[in-house]
Amino acid sequence: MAGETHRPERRADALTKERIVEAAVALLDAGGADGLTFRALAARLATGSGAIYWHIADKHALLAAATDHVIARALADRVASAPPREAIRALALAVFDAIDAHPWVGAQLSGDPWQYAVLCILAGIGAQVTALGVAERHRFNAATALLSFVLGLAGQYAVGSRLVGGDKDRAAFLRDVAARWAQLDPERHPFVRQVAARLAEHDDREQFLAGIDLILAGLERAH
Amino acid sequence: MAGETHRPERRADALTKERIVEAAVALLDAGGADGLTFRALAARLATGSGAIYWHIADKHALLAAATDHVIARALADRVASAPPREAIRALALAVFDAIDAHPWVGAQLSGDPWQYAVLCILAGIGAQVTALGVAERHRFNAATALLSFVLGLAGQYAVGSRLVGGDKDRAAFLRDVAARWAQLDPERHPFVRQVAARLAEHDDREQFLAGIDLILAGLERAH
DNA sequence: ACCTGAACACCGTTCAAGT
DNA sequence: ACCTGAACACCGTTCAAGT
Repeated sequence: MAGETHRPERRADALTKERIVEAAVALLDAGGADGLTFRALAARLATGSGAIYWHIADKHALLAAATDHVIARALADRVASAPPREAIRALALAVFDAIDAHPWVGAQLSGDPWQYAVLCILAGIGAQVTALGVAERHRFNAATALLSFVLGLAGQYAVGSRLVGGDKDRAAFLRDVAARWAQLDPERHPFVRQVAARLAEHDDREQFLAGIDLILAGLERAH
Repeated sequence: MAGETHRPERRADALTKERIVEAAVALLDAGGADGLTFRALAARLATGSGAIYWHIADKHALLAAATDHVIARALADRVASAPPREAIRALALAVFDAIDAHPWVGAQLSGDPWQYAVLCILAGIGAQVTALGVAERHRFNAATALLSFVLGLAGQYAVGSRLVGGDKDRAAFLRDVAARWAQLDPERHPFVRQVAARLAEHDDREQFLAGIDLILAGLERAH
């Protein structure tokens, strides 16, 4: 009995999956997807690069675990008990804001849509689609349509933010794209030229919610 | 004058950007994104790996050019002059089928949504959204919502097909996912468990069109 | 102008060897 | 059981040297 209380303390800096994932998130936030290497991770954790493989299978699993970590936190922060329509908007915005804070998550979600984090998002959407009163046979298509939209814009948004830095960089990026679009052949791409101006001045969040509302409006019309 | 007709023929196997892109598409089709390396490409073209850089800036540009090649062909194959609603469905299906034939295109479109190929898709969607009579101030959000959905499902679909092979492999992949989902905690993920059965038996094309129709229904409701 | 191919600076992953 | 770090088999990209 007494012996148990004296069992050796774990070294304060012992490797755990959690510590590895937290360090990975920090590297990804600082340097994007390219910033995460096993060598950089080992250096930050003051260990050998091979040690990480004792706790995590490979880089694919490491990226998935880092994404799970961010998304789980984002989904947990929501307040529950809102009407379904608002709950879907809140859920989508939570994902959107998580990608805003961690742009690499956007690419990871759309690049590996069968990972656990995406399943959690789908579960959240599905619960609200059910609460909305959508007939059982339409729920699957309705929920996956919302999910596809969220993941699609997630990828799109992530790329604009990827070029490091804050909102200024994204604004500059969009200005560049808009300028390129404005120079297109008006004959072949009249629409794109037309919306080029809107692109530079548009608000991502507003565009995102408009898309969600569009799908929700379609859902209401269907039943 | 006579001299011009005798100017030396280009060597039959001279490198051109077009030949490089075609070889890249072949490698991508055969081995997915991992199948494309400058060494494999050089071997297939019977040249040195450095020679490719004379015609194409880097790997990012090469992947974009390969994607442009596939998407341009897919969009050109459509029959024009359908009513806008049908035209949007046809356009979306053309993209869907291109990804079905070349799964790596899905990942590339969602991973780099500002490339020219995506702009062409947006241009096509925008033209039909305009023809549909959507008010000018709603066109940008409507067209980008459709685009985001297409890119989102593109990414999702591509991953399932990535594991090489034909429809059998995708069916097996979905069965595996469905089996994993069916084992989830019914308390935490009731919806996902419920739709797991539907996942294994669902038709991708039908699901895709249902999403498009949902957004179109939302559009009609809005005006 | 266009091509060659060795060289450079990286990767992810493995594994004998340590504690 | 867990960690070390050199070694392996690759990458994309560059660049002096060729034609």
